[in-house]
Amino acid sequence: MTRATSESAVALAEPVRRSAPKGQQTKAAIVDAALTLAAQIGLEGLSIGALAAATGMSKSGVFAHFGSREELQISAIREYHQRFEADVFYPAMQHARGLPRLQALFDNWMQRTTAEIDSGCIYISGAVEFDDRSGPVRDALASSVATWQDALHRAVRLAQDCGHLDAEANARQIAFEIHGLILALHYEARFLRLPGAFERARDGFARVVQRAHPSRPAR
Amino acid sequence: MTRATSESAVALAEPVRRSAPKGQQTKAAIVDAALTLAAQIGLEGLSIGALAAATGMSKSGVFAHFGSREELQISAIREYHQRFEADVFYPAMQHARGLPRLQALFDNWMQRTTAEIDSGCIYISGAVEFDDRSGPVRDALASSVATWQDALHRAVRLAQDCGHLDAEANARQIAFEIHGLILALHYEARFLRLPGAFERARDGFARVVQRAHPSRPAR
DNA sequence: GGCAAAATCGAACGGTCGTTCTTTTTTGTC
DNA sequence: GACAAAAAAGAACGACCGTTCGATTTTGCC
Repeated sequence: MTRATSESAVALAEPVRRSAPKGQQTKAAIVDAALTLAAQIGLEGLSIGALAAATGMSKSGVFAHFGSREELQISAIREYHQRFEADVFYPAMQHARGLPRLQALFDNWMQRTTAEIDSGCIYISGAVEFDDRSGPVRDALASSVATWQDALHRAVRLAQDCGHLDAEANARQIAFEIHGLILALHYEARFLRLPGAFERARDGFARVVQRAHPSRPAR
Repeated sequence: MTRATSESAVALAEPVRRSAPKGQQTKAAIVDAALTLAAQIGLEGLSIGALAAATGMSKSGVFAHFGSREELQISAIREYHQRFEADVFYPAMQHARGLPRLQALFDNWMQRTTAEIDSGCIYISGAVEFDDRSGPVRDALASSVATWQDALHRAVRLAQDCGHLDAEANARQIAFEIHGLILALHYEARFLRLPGAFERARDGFARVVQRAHPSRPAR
């Protein structure tokens, strides 16, 4: 079919946002499929062949967009990073500084982890896959995780600065324990399929916060 | 060389413990090598070929002892289970019931996890590898982990019965949080290579225990 | 020392993997 | 519609995978 003139008019109506070139479009589709696949079977389980089947392309067609499997894994990590930020970090920034924001961060994180009980979290699965390896994939993963950990740490500090949490408490310690709650949630809910893990993570967070509450009775 | 008569004497000295047949001996050696390999690259990374190279045998020679890769993985899990019990569980049973024993369990667990920072824990890596799979390997792994979780849970209950921990506290919740501390220790020390994770896990345990202490001031 | 049984080897199988080429098809622009 | 550039396909490669099977070596017992 020939291109309709009305489409040209639309194209003129938004001259800046001209549709991305075909290559970029399919690359995005591949990365999307890669993320779905990696969430289920891990970054190491990502194979060009499976990805070609999932996207209905040829192996070499998929491969050409990345040049190597490592580059594909890194692209998946970058995309995951952006989605994680969009789901967990940015929405929490809408909340008031201090404890409300920290609470929102944890809630969003837990929400996402719970949703990932069926799909898997590559920040967690990737950590065990690359914990004793080196190279660009590990670096990209560790860098993404570190960025998120820093954000969490800053949120704790901010809650302290606002007087919502005891200024004497160790922010790193609090962030560590919060991280542990999420990891235990993921482990017990996704692997062991134990019920009640969500509530235990929520209650655990409340305990961590209460313990560091400024108005907490002296021990 | 010919067998010395003195060796025969020794054999007679302990007639019950007669040396295991050759097959069992090499099988144990293979499982040992498998455990070393699996700790580094995961149960899924276990390959017959790599194992044959590690033991100096042929692929088919290794294979014959197990009949399938899955059976080999299960054998590795069983062996890991026994070592875990020997390192963590049984030594702690020597301590007095209640809090001392629970503390010993955690200390041994943390000690082992710290030692595994260089080798890896297959209870953790295996959970990620098999969390959305089914089959005998997953079952064996989940069963081993469940056994250990039950033991931990019983230790918490016992500490409550002894009056060392508040009887009103939720034992499952306490076990969940302890598990989270170990997972965070493994994650941050092994993957992120952050210093101080050991101390944070130790301090976290002290907090969990203190919170459930009967003499703790009312909130 | 002989002999059956157990243990190990060696070669081969079909399959999947990442990657490299060359060829064909599709795209965007004049 | 022509034409160069970009994108996708197709075939092939060497490597490793788990597994099978038959031949060979080693073991344990009389």
